[in-house]
Amino acid sequence: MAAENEKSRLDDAARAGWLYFIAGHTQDEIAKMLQVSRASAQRLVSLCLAERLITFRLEHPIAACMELAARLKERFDLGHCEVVPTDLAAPQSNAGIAERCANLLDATLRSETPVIVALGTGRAVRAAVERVTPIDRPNHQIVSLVGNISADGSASFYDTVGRLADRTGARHYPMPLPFLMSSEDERNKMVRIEPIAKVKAVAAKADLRLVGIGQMDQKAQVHVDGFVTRDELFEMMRQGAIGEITGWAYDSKGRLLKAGTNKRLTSIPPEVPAKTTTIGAAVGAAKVSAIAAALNGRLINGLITDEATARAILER
Amino acid sequence: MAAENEKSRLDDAARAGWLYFIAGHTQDEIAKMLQVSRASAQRLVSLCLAERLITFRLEHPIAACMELAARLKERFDLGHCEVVPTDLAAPQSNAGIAERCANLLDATLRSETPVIVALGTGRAVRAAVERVTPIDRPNHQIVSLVGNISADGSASFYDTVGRLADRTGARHYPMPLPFLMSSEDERNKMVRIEPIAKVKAVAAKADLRLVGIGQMDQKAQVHVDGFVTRDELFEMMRQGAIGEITGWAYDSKGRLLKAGTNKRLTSIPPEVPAKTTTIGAAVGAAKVSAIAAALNGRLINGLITDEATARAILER
DNA sequence: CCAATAGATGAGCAATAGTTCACAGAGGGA
DNA sequence: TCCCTCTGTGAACTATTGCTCATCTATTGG
Repeated sequence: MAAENEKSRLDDAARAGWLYFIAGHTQDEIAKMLQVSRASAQRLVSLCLAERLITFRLEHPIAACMELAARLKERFDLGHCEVVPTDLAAPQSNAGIAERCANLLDATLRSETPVIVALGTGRAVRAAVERVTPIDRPNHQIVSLVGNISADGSASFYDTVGRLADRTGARHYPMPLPFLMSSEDERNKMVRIEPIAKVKAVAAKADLRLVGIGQMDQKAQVHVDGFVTRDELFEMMRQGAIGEITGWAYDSKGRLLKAGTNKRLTSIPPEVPAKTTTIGAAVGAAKVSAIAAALNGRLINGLITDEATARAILER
Repeated sequence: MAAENEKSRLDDAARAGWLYFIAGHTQDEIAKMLQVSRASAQRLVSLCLAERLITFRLEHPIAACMELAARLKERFDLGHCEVVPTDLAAPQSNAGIAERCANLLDATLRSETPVIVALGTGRAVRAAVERVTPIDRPNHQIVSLVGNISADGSASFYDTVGRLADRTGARHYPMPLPFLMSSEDERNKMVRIEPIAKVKAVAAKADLRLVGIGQMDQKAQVHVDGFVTRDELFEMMRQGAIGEITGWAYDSKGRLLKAGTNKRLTSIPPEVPAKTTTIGAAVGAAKVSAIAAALNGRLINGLITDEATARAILER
């Protein structure tokens, strides 16, 4: 076909696209105007799209978030990804992602058929649970991925499982163990006892795992909260630890370390690569490396973060 | 409703719009993603449009033309308006509009039910006729709005009616009169004689009138072609003539003059305001005033022009 | 000049989108 | 507190769009 006809076809496509998207006519009307069949009008509109004669511009902060989410999803092969606008007044605030996590939990728990939700550590997870809409789902199960007895023997501040169970009437399985045991042997013994094995079995069948992501630096949450000592933290950092999920420390490639606190950790180990829906939730410049490593190591297959963090992850 | 919810609704609208227009999901998919009913997803997409959160941009020269055409249509209440890209290599070229006029004629003549097409003067009209696709329509009628005997007594170069009849097999009604008679009385006598009255009657029932628009300046086509003398032209200009359609001169408000050559003109007078489809075809900076006046005076209710001319008309 | 072939076309059907309606819940005023 | 209004909702229906397939039409190569 001659170049002139080709051009004329594109002209028509542009005309059709204009009439369709900008003037808001139906394809039937356009067909009449351009003196072609409706099928052809439809093809012209398609062509206009295919040739990128027309572009869409979304003038809204959300647009950038959607774009970033799509790129993260593509780049790390994620099943789920949400990016919320960064709260400029409080850039490290997890309010935004907590709201989205709560939404995710709501959606999951709304199901009439029984579902199992497993929860990890993290302030965002905690905040999300607080925002979950109460709903009566006695057949659901909520299971903890981490020991909820803190170093001093009291039930941990992070009793997210109990809170979520309150709001849903679901059966819940807290993990009645300290975060760390005193030795690898003891850990191995404890995780074999009946109540713990049961928790592990339920967790293995979880439909959704929602976990926080912690960075391993001097301000590491596991240390701040008193779960690991300064020395233990530094030892892990020496071993290359850059982040942790449910206490499991991993290096910059997202490989779980086989040393230090990881040997005494009672938390249920992550599935690698993550196969069941495992959503990480975290924001903040300090966590960028940790999040990126977790994504690369496929410790998680979903992410909820904010715009600034998402951008930083992609720009690494 | 609280401002916060309002904002959140717009956020969702933006999300929905993004997913719909940019990611290309169906509203059903979006409904599932956003955890709302499909109907609500549709409302969000509508809202996104209504709030102008999303805009369309057509990256094609045609876009500007469509835009101009829409504005002209709106501003002058036109039934039909087409704007073609200006040929930068030949800005006064009427090739573009001739093609569109031909297309319009094709479309009109394609009809199986008999139609009557009336033709005026003008190079664009002439060129359009040459481009009409031959088609056999013996029941159509082609009628001339202007006398086709030029000053020297020969058949005019502008025998468009004959040409178009050749291509369609339609009956045709040339107007066997000189362009101008020698006096008003003579003109009034001539237009009453049977063959002329017949042409006039056919023309009155025309489904489409396609006319050129001439400017009344020193390069006026009616003068260049020898239909009016220099003195006659100047006299009309003194009377305020700014343009002419089928020889009928009008002033800057589009009012037909009741003086000079208009009194001796044999052309069928325009219907004012134009009620049957009357399309003016003209391009060029020199014609801008004439076209604008014709539009304002409602001597025409349709226009085919080019981008540069359209822009100039709107900017007056 | 003819056959092969790629691309275009329109009919008809399946999928998707838009609209209407009745209703439910939130919020505000008497 | 009660009622009213107003917004938002989903169901159901209708309109529009997208797609497939059989057919047709140009163009190119032999």
